[in-house]
Parts: sequence; structure tokens; C-alpha cells
Amino acid sequence: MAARLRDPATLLPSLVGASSPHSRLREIHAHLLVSGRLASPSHHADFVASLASSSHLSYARLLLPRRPATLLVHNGLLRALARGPCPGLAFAAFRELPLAPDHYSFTFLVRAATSLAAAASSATPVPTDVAVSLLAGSVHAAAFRHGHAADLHVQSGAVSMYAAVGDVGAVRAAFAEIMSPDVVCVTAMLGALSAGGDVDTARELFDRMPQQDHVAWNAMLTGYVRVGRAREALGLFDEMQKAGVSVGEATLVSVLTACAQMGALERGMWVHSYVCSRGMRVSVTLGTALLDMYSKCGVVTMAMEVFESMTERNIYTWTSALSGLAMNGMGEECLELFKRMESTGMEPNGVTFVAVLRGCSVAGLVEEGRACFDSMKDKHKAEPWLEHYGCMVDLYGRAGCLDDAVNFINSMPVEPHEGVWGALLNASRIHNNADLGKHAMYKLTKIESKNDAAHVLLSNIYAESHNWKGVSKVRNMMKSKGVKKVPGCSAIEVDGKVHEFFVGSKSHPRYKDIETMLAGMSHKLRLQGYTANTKEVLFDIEEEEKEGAISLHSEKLALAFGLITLPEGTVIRIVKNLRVCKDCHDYTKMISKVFDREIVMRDRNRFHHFKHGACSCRDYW
DNA sequence: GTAGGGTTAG
Repeated sequence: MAARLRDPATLLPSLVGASSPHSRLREIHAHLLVSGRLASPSHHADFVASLASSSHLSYARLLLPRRPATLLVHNGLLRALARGPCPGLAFAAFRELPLAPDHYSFTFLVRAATSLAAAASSATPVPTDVAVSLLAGSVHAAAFRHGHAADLHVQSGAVSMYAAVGDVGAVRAAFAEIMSPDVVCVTAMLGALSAGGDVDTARELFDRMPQQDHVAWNAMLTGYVRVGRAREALGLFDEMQKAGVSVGEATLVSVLTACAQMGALERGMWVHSYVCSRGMRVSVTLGTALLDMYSKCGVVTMAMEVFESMTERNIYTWTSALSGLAMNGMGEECLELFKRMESTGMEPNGVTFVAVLRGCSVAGLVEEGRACFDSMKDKHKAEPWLEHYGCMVDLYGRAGCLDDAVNFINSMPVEPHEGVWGALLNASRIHNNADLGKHAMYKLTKIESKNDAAHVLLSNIYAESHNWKGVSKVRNMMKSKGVKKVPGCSAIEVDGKVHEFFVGSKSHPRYKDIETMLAGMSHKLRLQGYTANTKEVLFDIEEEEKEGAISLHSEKLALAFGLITLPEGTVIRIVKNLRVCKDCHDYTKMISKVFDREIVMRDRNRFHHFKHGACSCRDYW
């Protein structure tokens, strides 16, 4: 009965639009009054909270003085504000509180501070605002002053709050305060640790928990995913299922993110069919995670199918789709989709522009990219980030407009970062401009002296122009500076199992077969007139010590394994942690022709779709 | 008759 009475008030956000005029609200208000449905204080509180949470804050405030003030009403208001789009308003309401706050009030304030901190850290790539950090401290201090800091809800909230502002010391202190932490408190700590990248400590805590519920499992899962340990995340998911823990949306989203990271398409598709077969509702978050998984596994058609089937799309959805098209080399489609997005009134943010600019870059759409960059400021009033400047340099440089790239850098209103010089360096490599490359390298190493990828790029530039002295100079430079190259690793999924290959590694159980296959591949390629680029092989900086190492580059090993194990006609999908080297790229193109196989190779930052001897990147990467 | 922990884009 009581629940039915509450209906009109709690349903308010859906009854009236956020832009409804006061007259319409008065009508509803009058109706509720006359029918007696606002008689009890709790219904009144619900009504006020509903108004506040549907952006009718001013009307909600009008209602406040109409009754004797109750904490219920005011706390409801605080809750609505803390959860709303402007959590800061909760503090204003708190200051005007006509009654002494209780422990409920403080959970809402802690929540508001947490949301503010989260918003601040996602808006910019820099560490969270000092102001938000101070705010968190003062909320906590106020809770102490009012004697409500010992409440379990406030305490676990404080742990999450300090994690959101990135204050590791405060997180530990807040957790240490808790006399007898329950599952929720420990899980909050778990989440805080893994958000700070300290998954191993989080795991210890997790293993020590007397019993873990599904939220604790999820916190652990996302911890692994966040630091890029996708394999462990999937392993944990297996354990979770064995333990019979209920699998909900949050779990699946994390699992999909792990699949996306690893390029584990089969596992990702398993999640998709799991969702479908159980008739689960595909929420925006789940849909976006699915779409992103497909893009990052190189299956753009499925990604777009998911996108089109979604009934609700937020900025993450749009940006993920745009970015998927961009990284799969579909620049025109990316721009098209961006226009569609603009026409729906969805406002792009900085991340969206990164995606669109990258789309322009892969397709060589210089003018469009320039227009897009300009529209950021003019039309969308968004200040470009360093990333956007980097994208522009990449756009000009990749298209061969090296002068434009240099002029663009010179006209930047902010100091260029390593990404900008890295983009110029890469452009120099594509267009064989050793002098410009040297300049970019000089600038880059002044900022980041030990960038291994940059050293490899420069060496490639020298090797390309047969400047072997230059190559060995770079090699010595790396030695003397102690620059360690991250070992190349290629992964391929077969029957749901991901196999990893490192350069020249012979440890795979089927190495003998792989070796035989590699020999067969070389033989077939030679018949087709392919000659390995032997001079460059000798100076391949990635593997100078190993004889013939280039023929054992990780992507070649994975490719051979794929040819052995995957039935004819299926696409071979390989995920590499670094960029593909030129020789492997040429080699793979040939393989796609000679073996008549479609090969999809995911690079460090984009996709190569090989088919009939050509690559979707048009040899610009 | 109000609360707390886990979920998507670079």
C-alpha cells in the first residue's frame, strides 16, 4: 500500500521532462496534494527528492519551508543532489541545513565529494584538483566534528572518496580507522587499491576475506583489467564461475574489457551469446563494452551492428564507435558517423575529438581534420589538449605535409610534448626524411630520454636510407643510456585459448611444426618472387644478437601457428604489443595473397587488415 | 521512512 502511494512522487522524473515549466509542476503538485498523496512526511520527502533529481531544483527548494523541517526531507534532497549532474550543489544545501546533520547526511556528502573527484580526474589527464582533495578532507573532518565519522557507511564511503581523489595515504588511514570492517568496507578498500594500480595488495586482501560476494569479485576483476593484466582477469572470471558466484552486468563488462585488451574475440563472442541467450537487457554500458570489444578485435561490422541495435547511446558509446572505425582504418566512415552524432545533438568531448582526428589521419583527410580541429574551439568551445596537437601533427605528417606539420608545431600555444615529437618522428620515417627525424628525436629525447619506441623508429629511418653508421650510433646510444626495448609479443587465439609468442622463442609445444611451417612459407614466398630484405635484417635493432632473428619475429611465429591450426577460410587474428615492423608487414601482405587468407593484425595503436596482398593501412602506419 | 563496495570511450 505504502509503495503504491509513493508512486506518483518517485515517478515524477518520467512524468515531467527536465524542461517542464513551473506551471506544469504546480499542476502535478496540486494533484498530489488534493489526492492526499503528499500527506505523510516521507511522501513529501520523496516528492522533493524527485524534483531535485529531475533538475527541478528551484521548485524543490520552494517546497522545503512548507513543512516543519525534517531530516528525512533534507537528506532526500542531499541524496538527489549528490547523485545528480552537479554534486557540488549538495554542499550548498548542506550549509543551509536547518537541522543538525546525521550519519545519513554525511554519506551523501561523501558521495558528492567522490563524484566531484571522479569528474575532475576524468575531465583532464592531469592529477585531480587540489581543491577537490581539500574538499574531501573537510567533508571527513565535518563528519568527525558532528560525531558521525564512526558510521560504517561513512567510513567505507571515505575510503572510496580518498581513492577518487588519488590520496593513497588517506585511503590507508581511513581504512585503518574502521574497527570492524564488513564486506562492503573491505571491498571499498579493494577497489581503492586496484584503482591505484596496486592489484597485488588488493588480491591479498581479497584472498584474506572470510567470504567474497560478487561485488568483491568484480572489484578484483576490474583491478586486473585496469592495470592491463587481462589474462589474469579472465582466469579470475573462470574461478568466479567455478565458485558459483552470480554473473551480472558489471562482471560481463569487465570481462569484455579484458577480451578487448587481449583481442580475444572468441571469448568476447561467448559473452555476447551469454547475454543474448539469457535475455539480459543490453544497457548502454554493456552495449558499449560489447561494441568496443568487437572494434578492438577488428570486427568492425559486428561493432557497428551492436551500435545500431542500441536504443540508448551516451558519449562513451559514440566515442567508442568512432574510435573503432578510426583504428580499423575507416576514416571516411568515422567522419560520417561524427556528423550523425552532431546531428543528434550529442556534445563531443576531448576523447571524441581524439577519435575523429585519428580517423582523419588514417584516411589522409587533411582538410577535414583541420576543420574538425578548428571546430573544437569555435563550435564546441573545447580547449585542445596536447593529444589533439599530436593528432594534428600526425595528420599532416602522415599525409606527407611535413612543412605543415612543422609549422603547426611552431604555432602551438603550449609547449609540445613527447607525443607531438613522436608523431613528427614517425612521419619522418614514413616519408624517409632523416634530417627531420633527427630533429624530432633530439626534441623528444630532451623530454623523455629513454623512449624505446623512438629509438627504434630512428634506427628504422637510418636503416631505410642504408645509413648503417646511423643505425649503430642509435644502438650505442641505447646501450649507454640503458634504454631497454620492450620485447615484441604477438598473441593469437585458438579455440578460446590465447597463445603468446615472443621474438625467437622456441618454447611453444608445437614449435617443431611452426618451424616447418615457416620454412614452407618462405619457400612459397620465394617462388612468388619475394626476397627478404636481408640488409635490413642484419641491422634489425630489435634483435641484433640473434641470427636470422627477423624471420622469427613474434608476428611471424603467430602467423605460422595460425596457418597450422586455423581451418582454411577463417580469418587469422593476431594481436601485437608493439608496432609491426616493415618486413613483417610486407611479409604478411604476401602471405595473405599466397595462402589466400584474410589476416587481421592489431598493432600497438591500430589495425592492419591484410587481404589479397594489400593492407588496409595503405602502407602508412 | 533515506545509506556504503563493482560496470563503458583516448
